Amino acid sequence: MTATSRPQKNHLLDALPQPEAERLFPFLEPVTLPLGEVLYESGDMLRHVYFPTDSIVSLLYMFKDGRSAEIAVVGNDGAIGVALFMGGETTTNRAIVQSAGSAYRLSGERLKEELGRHTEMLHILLRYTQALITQMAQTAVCNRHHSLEQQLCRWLLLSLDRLASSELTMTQKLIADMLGVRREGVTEAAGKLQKLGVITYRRGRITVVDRPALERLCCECYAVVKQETDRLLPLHPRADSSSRM
Amino acid sequence: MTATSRPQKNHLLDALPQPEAERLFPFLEPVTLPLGEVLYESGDMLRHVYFPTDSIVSLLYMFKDGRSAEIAVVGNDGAIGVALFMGGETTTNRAIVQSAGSAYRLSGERLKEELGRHTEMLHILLRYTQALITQMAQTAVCNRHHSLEQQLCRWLLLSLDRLASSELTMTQKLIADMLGVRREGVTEAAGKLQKLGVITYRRGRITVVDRPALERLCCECYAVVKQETDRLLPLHPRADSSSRM
DNA sequence: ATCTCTATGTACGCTGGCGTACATTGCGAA
DNA sequence: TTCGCAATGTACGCCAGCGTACATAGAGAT
Repeated sequence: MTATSRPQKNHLLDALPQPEAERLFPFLEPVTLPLGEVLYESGDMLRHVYFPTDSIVSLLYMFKDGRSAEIAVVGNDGAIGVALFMGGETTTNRAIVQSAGSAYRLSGERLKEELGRHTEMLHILLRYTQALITQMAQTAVCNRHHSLEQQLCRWLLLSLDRLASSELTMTQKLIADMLGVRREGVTEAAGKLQKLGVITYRRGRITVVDRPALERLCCECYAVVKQETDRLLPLHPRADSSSRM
Repeated sequence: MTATSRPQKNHLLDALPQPEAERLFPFLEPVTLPLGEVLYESGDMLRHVYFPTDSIVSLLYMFKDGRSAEIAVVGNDGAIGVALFMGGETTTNRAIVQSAGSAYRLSGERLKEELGRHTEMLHILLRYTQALITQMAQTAVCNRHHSLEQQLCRWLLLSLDRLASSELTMTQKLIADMLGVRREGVTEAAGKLQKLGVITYRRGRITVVDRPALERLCCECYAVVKQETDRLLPLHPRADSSSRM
């Protein structure tokens, strides 16, 4: 693995106009994020905004009794630490690395200085925040109405979109913690998907072999989030935008 | 009922510094919101931002099969239509009046003109948006882990905070639609709360008689949202801030 | 006063997911 | 190679909430 990838692999950084990119990129600090690393805890004062290039980060709420549930997932489509520019400085969530990889980070001070100039960066970050809101809203309603199996499909698709390959390095226990369900439930649902020929897996490794089938088995929640994210942040507004998937 | 109440009854408008308030208030249009009115549908181009003074508005996601689930609730603590200044112009939700009352609204053009000056209004709205994000996140995880009864308590407390009185005009069917559960389930949970002496109700009217008990029966989710909202938007930062409840 | 509609009460079987317990099986370390 | 641990498989009873059906009872209209 190369130590780091280009900042442009992150869609938000890629969307910056040339002058802003030239001004900001020198301040981007490349970091590698190992699986399980906690970028911040609930209540922590945020110090950086992270822009993943090929890593994936989960935003989790941790209950007092130790249980957890995922609120949203962020990859090269977005940024971690929106509370920094929303004005709160802290959040009630934990940000934990779900898929190891690299990212760039920008200090809060530098970010605010940039936003003080009221340039395109603010618009991009706000639009991304709205996409994040949509994802959180859909997570809420999906938790209410859809089956574990449907939610697993949604989760796999969300992860798949944020990875280069179709293989996820991920144990069923970890998925269970993200979804806030029993590990046994994930085992059962994953077994069913494997029997259907949609995925294959072995000890900590899941491969999606039939993505269209996965989308058919999934509830509408994935498509809603996907569509809204694409609308708010088209990858290459001036060129064709169908190349995302 | 007076036709409209003062704009300052809305916490966001109340938080504006004198010069901005004087500049903006002339453009505020008072509206009365009847129960069940839809301020906007999923996909609608937003035209106004609404600032409730004594009304309550629910943000709902409507499933294709007709079911629904609440994403967040907004009263005099906030504003409806954050997508306008986040840059999306539309959302995937429906905004529906849950408790009749009055509000002020501001046209999108006028709002953007104001925000173009980069004054306190933007900071207030962004901080409120973060509070809204917290509420949505907590809704998501509450949907995952807590019982119908606990969620009913949370819902009652959220509504109570946004009303002047301790009596809600609200049928069990409506509550069920908000929570995304069966009406019968709400009947059962409400009956239990009444037996415990926490609430009393009759045909479309619910009165909370023992709020502390309601808070004890509730899950942690209400307190998390309440605390974070108070932190992000203290009612009177310079004076005492314990007067909110 | 009666009627009608809507809100609320109750019951019953079903099922998804939970909690728990324990078996099996790969992978990495020694 | 073997050991040990972590990951996965399976089973069983339980229960909250669902879908459904129907009964009862207030509030407003005529």
